[in-house]
Amino acid sequence: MARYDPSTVEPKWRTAWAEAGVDVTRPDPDRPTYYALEMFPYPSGRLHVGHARNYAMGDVNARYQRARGRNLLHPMGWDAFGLPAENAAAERGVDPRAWTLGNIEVMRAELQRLGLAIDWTREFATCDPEYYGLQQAWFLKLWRRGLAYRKEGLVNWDPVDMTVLANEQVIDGRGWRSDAPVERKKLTQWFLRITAYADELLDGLETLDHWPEKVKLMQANWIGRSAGLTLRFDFAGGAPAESGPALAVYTTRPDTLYGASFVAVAPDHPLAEALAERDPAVADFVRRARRGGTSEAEIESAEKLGFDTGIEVIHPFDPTWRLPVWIANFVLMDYGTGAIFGCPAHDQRDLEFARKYGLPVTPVVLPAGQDPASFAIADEAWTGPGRIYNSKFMDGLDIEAAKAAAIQRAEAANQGEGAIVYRLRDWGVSRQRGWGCPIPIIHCPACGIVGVPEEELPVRLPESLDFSRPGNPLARDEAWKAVACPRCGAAAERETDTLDTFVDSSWYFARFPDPRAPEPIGAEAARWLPVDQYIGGIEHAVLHLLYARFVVRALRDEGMLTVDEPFAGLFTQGMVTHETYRRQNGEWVEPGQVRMVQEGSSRRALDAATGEPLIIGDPEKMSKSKRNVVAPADIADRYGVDATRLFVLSDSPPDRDVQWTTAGVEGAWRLVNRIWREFDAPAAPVPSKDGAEQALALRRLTHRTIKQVSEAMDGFRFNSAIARIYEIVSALHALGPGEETERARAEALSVLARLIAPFAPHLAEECWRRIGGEGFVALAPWPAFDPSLAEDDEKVLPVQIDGKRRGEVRAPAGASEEAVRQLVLSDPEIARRLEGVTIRRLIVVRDRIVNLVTG
RNA sequence: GCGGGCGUGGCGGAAUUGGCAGACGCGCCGGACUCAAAAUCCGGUUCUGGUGACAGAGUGUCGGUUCGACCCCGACCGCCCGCACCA
Repeated sequence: MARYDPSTVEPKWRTAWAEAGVDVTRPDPDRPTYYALEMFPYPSGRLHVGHARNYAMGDVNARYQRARGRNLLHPMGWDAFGLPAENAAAERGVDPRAWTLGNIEVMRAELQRLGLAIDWTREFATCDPEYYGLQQAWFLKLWRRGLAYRKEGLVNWDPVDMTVLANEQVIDGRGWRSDAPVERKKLTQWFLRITAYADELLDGLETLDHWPEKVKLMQANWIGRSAGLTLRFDFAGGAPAESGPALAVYTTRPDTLYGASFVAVAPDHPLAEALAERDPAVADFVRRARRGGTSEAEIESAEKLGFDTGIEVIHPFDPTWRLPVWIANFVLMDYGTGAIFGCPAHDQRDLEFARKYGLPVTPVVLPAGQDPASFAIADEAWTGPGRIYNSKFMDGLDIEAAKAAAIQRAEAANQGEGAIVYRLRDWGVSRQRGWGCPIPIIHCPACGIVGVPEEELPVRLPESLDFSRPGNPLARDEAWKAVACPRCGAAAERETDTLDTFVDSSWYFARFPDPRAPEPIGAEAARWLPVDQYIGGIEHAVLHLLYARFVVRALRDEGMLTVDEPFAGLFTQGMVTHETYRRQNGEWVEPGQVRMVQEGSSRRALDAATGEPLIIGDPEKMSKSKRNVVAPADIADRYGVDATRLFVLSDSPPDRDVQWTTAGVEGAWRLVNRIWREFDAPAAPVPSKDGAEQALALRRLTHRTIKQVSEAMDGFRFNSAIARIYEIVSALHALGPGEETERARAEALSVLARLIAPFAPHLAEECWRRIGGEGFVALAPWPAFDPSLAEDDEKVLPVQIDGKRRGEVRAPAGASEEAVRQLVLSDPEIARRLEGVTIRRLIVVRDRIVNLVTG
């Protein structure tokens, strides 16, 4: 009996699969397609355990679906543009392209070592000129249709990464990569008009039945549709001429218009800017109001600041009513119209502002049970339900009816229109970076903005990029920039901004079906899209996953795609965490340098070299700074790839975090060996005297296991699937010898090899070969179960008396209520307990339970 | 503040139509094998009382619905996540 040696078995099978082309996808009209995809990695250098779990999970599902008869597409590529390459270039003087391609080599080998059923013939990287050239081609199409445009505006500036960020990339007022506080800057930038699809992106969420509710909710909130009224307040005097005759205000509470006490505009509002130009006091206020940060703490503590412009507007429903116009720091220019009307009684922010500046507070919504004569607002605005009062034509209406009435009145008087407003803003895609996809645009002094002609694509990056100085190397590469205008031939300049790398990842999945097609998305895409199952981290809930949904729609409207949604199914996997260890002085210590000591039921951590006691911290996401990173390659060296795969999937449900522990991997390693022993030299510790009975029991377990594992696989409950595998392995181990048992054993082993194949493909192949299985188990069909064996033909029914378990009876499966009743009442143990009590009810739940209710 | 999720043994977690709570793994305890250790194997392991058969309690807390609740309803407590001066 040979000990299972992954270091020889695993490479052997990977070579065999590669030589046979097992994982290469070929067209097969007889089988339904299945497109399995995991979010492609950024080639940072080495594979992380988090990657290993993500790809193992995707691979388990992909292999399972293939075994179930689907024609599988399971490709891999590289999200290869991005800042780490530039940072490496700046710090170590390496070429970002060489650095990236080198990392890809290393990581491809690491991924391949995981034994993933991936069709590597389709691989590409987003930094391949072929790929980004095609991206430039569709960018130009979008530009011609007005879906890509340039505008000047306030943008999020990351002072550390020295680039602009999209709103989705600002987390808590900080850059998503650099964690530096984001500044506001006025720049001319490229945008993609995602807002044109706001409605469709929101409504489309309802069609995504196989997406987590959480992600759909996050996207819905991010899009943030609200219905209200855009209302014009005519100026009564004092407004600059260029501001026009009226000020537009957006509100979702037109029912409270009679509670208005002021109008306020954002510091960036054109009116405020016009006033600032002629009045230094206004200019000074605007400067102060803009200074406030955007982080949580700053907003919470931010004081309401206002400046009374002296301008007055006329209330749209009452020509005699004048309202003052203020500039206020809490009004946002990029939501609605950048101007509000303040109703302090029913809006907390307006109330704080009114109290500070002595503006009137008039309630117009009366909560139920309040007396209109005495109801007053103190420190808290009333935002709940009630009846409208103090409001002329709306008096007596509820809030919803009053909103409708106000909108109707405003529209009839040509004072405004009902309007839908979104929180979502257009996607700023300009990045002042050198290692990215160049925006294929030429700036001509005569012709203005000119697109690069399609036949000149791709606009390639220069051969070498100089990152020795901060800032965008393209912007100072005069030779690269200089170009003749394609329209008039005059000397012109290339656009030096590159596209946000989230553009690169917003369509790569549509390229894999036809990865060498001359057009961006080849004809094969129609056969495979949408992706059946997409797997990745929750952190992309409103980034990548929203951008991809938008780009697919934009390309569809270009006639390049036929689907509305990129990903029919989505699964967000949890992180891999690890305990942290630190010295008394606070220094972090790597797990490899820690020796764990068990004392009874408590654990202590010691420095392996010095014996110094260490502080054990909570499990956290693996990070270099906390030094709690474990490299999957190191684990695979010790325990093999299959044990590594089994462990990352066995300990927690896939959508939850899993804590990496050495004990856990060792458990998976034990399982690998236990399985192998059953195939290699089945133990027979129990003398078999009841062979037929044992054989039947094993057959029942085998078929029940197929059923349960299949159900668990379908529901992505891989941890439960592995638990069922443990059970059948234990049963095999306890099986005695004999003719009948050996037949049952052969069946169980054949099933077991196929059930473990998605999780531990190398071990499964070796086992399959050992029992003389035909071909590769990787291509073997998933076992089917016999329903008559998967269900027991005799059930043990617990018998409860008044809800407490007091015994059990054995009844044939499906036994009638009457039959079970007879069994229960004739059971001596139950009868003994029922002496002297009356049975009020006897409830029989078929095949489940019996409950006796006594009086 | 708004929205959402989650609270089950020492630990990770099962219990996917309201029907035996704690599957499976880890850890721990005891035993076998061994000169010894590792590995492996066998048994035990929710808590309390009892040598034991057994009895009682038990899924964050309190209450409700039900013959029956980890599961449904209400209130509360705690933790996690997303958004956030969005009019």
